[in-house]
Order: sequence, then C-alpha cells, then structure tokens
Amino acid sequence: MNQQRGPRRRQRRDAQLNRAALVEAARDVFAERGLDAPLEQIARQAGVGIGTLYRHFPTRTDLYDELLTASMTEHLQLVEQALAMDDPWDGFCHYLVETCACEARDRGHNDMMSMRFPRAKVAEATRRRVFAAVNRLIERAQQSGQLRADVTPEDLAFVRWANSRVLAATGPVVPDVWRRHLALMLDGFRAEAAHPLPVPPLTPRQTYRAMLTLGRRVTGAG
Amino acid sequence: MNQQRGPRRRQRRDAQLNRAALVEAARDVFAERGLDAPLEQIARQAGVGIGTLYRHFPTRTDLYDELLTASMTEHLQLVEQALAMDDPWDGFCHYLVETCACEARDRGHNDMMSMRFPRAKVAEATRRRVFAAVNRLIERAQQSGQLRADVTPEDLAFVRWANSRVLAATGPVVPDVWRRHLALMLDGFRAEAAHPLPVPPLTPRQTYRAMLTLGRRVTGAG
DNA sequence: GATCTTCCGGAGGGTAACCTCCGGAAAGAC
DNA sequence: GTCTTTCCGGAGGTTACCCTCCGGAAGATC
Repeated sequence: MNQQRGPRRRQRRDAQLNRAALVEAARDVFAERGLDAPLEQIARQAGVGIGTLYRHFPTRTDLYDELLTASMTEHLQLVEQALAMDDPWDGFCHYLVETCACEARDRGHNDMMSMRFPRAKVAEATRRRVFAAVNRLIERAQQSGQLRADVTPEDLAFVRWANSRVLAATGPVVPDVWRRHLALMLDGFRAEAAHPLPVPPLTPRQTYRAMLTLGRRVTGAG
Repeated sequence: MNQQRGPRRRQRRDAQLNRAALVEAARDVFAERGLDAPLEQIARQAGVGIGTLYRHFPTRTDLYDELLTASMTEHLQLVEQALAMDDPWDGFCHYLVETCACEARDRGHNDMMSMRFPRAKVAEATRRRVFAAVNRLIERAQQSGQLRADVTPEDLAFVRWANSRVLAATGPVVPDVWRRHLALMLDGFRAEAAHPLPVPPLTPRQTYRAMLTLGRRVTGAG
C-alpha cells in the first residue's frame, strides 16, 4: 500500500516483514481495545521497536488507513449479501444485524466504520459501492412497504453509534444483549410503526462531520 | 455533606466557601466536558489550589457523589411530571424526551445517570422513588396497550446509552438531531410495532454492572 | 567478503493528567 | 494582640502516553 514505485527501489526484506507484522498486530490490538489503543502495545505485540512502527506509519492515521480497506471490503460483502436476500425487509435487517455483530467482535472495525468511514479516500471505489448498495437496500425495502418511508441512509448511522455505546456498556457483561437493543430499533424502522419524526435527517455532510467529531476524542464520554 | 458531627468542631468559614465554590465549578466543568474532565480545571475555575480540591474531595468519586443527589432529584421530578400526564404513552415519551434533553444540555448529568446511578447509596431514598415511579410509568403504558408488553425498565437504559453516543457524535454539529434518533427508538417501543425480541432483557444486576463498566473508562471508544 | 545503503531499537525528551506533602497564611479563641 | 488550630497553595514526584533521533546492525550488491 505504501510501496513506492518508480525510481525508488523495493524495500528490504526485513522491512517488509516488519511492516506486515505491524499491520497484523494493529488489527489485533485495535480489535481488542479500540482505535485509541497505545501504539507502543502494537509495536510490542509485533515484536518490533516503537521507532520501527513510526517509520512505517508516521501517523496513527496511516495505520488506520492501512486497515480501513479491509474493513471496508468486509462491509461491502455484508451489504451485497443482504441485497441478495429475497425479502427486502429481511435483507435490511440482516445487513444491520451483521454489521453490529461485526462491531461486537471487533472494536477496531467498529470505530473504523463509525469514525473513519468518511476519510476513506483510500478505498474510494469500495466506499462508493457500499453507498450505492445501501441505497438500493433501503429503497427496495421502502418500495415493498416494509421500511418506513421517512428514513434516509444517514439514519443508519444512528444505529451504528447507538450500538457502539450499548456494546461498550454491556459487551463485557452480557455479550449478546446488543441484539435486543437492535431489535427494538429495527421495530422502530418498520413502516407499520411510523409516526412523524420531529427533526429532518442528517445531511451527508453533517454525518461526515459527526463522524469526525467522534473521531476527535475517541474515548469521549457523554 | 462532609461536615463532621460530634466531637469535631465546625469547618472554618473559608473552608466552607471553598467547598461551595468547588462544587459549583465541578457542576459547570462536568456539564461541559463530562465526568472525566481534568480536576485541575475544576480547581482553577473555583479559584482554588489543586491541593484544596483534594483535601475536600480525596477522590473524584466524592465529587460525583456530591452532585449525584442533585441530578437524581432533577430526574425524579421528570418522572413524576411524566406520571402526572393523562395519556400513559405521552407520559412515557415525555419522560424519555426530557431525560435525553437534559443529557443534551449537561454532559455531567448524562454521565452521572448512565454510569453512576447504581452507586447512589448517597441518595438512596430518591433512587427508590425514581425506580418506583418509572415502574409505574411503564406499567400503565403497557396496560393501556400502547407500550409493548415485552419491555422492562432495564430496556430504558438502552435509550440513555444510545442517546449519549448520538449526542457525542452529533451534538456539536446538529444540536437537535438526537430527537430524531429518539423518535425512531420510541416507535420501536410501541405495541403496534412489536415483534418478538431475540434476547431476554438485562437483569437489574446486569444493568448495574454494565453501568460500572461504562464508568471504568468513560471515554472508551468502540 | 567488502562496501554501501537501508533499517532497526530503544533511550530520552515532551505533555498532560494524576496525587502528595509541607511551609506558611489565615481564622478563631481567649 | 497573641496563640493555637485549621486550612491553603502549588511545587514536584509519578504514570502513561506521545514522538524523535542516531549509533550501530543487518540486508543488498558486486
């Protein structure tokens, strides 16, 4: 991903190995402790000095970007899998349930998609496909009369944010109870339950900024 | 609250004033930055040395406890206000909306109720009244056939947790959009929308532990 | 296997919070 | 006004993370 092309020669073998070890360690550590995990732990787990980490990834962000592509691809698979389902509502639910399940088992992936998704110039193509697929997923569920007509793709961000907090609270205690919260939310998305919403949806731009806000202080309470 | 009785004499006047200033500063700072705000900022804002803060409140927790009573009382008023409403569903909604509004304007209060509520031996009496009132609020909304029958008081914790995360993301960007998320959730609580929930509710004890978990690392991402 | 280039490791300095400790100032008692 | 008791302030030690820097080790090349 960072391999210089053109005039510059290939990396030395040991450098390549270290880089790979770092990426793998980052995946593990982020999965366990979230994106604000100490970089030193990643270096240690990769069996590498902290200096080496910083040489390969001058910024924490560079490390995120390295992993973002993978998270994004995984996410795309979920949407497409959901789109392949016959019943539009089932597809819609499947997408959200699997997304949340994914977050439940990998905090890094969670933070990644709820805070860094917008930054994904890295994986621009994939990102567009995700957008398109989610739009289709929503549209067809609305057209079938099962999903309420007044929700937009941006409203799904609520689900991710909410789930992430519920997970933080209950994950260590009752690993599966997020499913209950999600089921309640999903019932709120049904057309049969729809009552007028008091406030217009977030615009894409606002959602973008909200994600960046979250990313600023990951660990923020409140 | 900390005034020693019995053999010990009353505090010196300046000590009393400092204590009051600290409490007030704590309220302000926590409201703005959440319960994990730096204590040094509180001391500064109170116009007092950090040593003085620690003498009066040896632990961060002691400071929380000082404020918890007030938050709790405020909360109790909300529930009772909601119970006074004629329509059970309106009362139920009113309670949650006002609770969330309260959190929107005071992050400290928010953290307090979603993380420290269980610790409230301090305000045991008030706490019991809150519990009782919330139970009644739920029961009567269920009996009127408006609130789904399969929710328990513990499910309301989901709402608080979710709201707190939505606020963290969107608060600085679109101050009012939490109302949209809440409205969606509320529609999910309607009897008309009810579909079977996949997982049993949290027990009170699990809810307790979940709150402590949140309190452990306030700022936790994920 | 000599030479040149790249890369590594971790010591070390910086920052931001934590909390303790004690010399001296202020309040209250007489 | 003096003396005793209580209280204050903030310097400074501690921790946990950040990131930089450079002597020397290890690959690559011939």
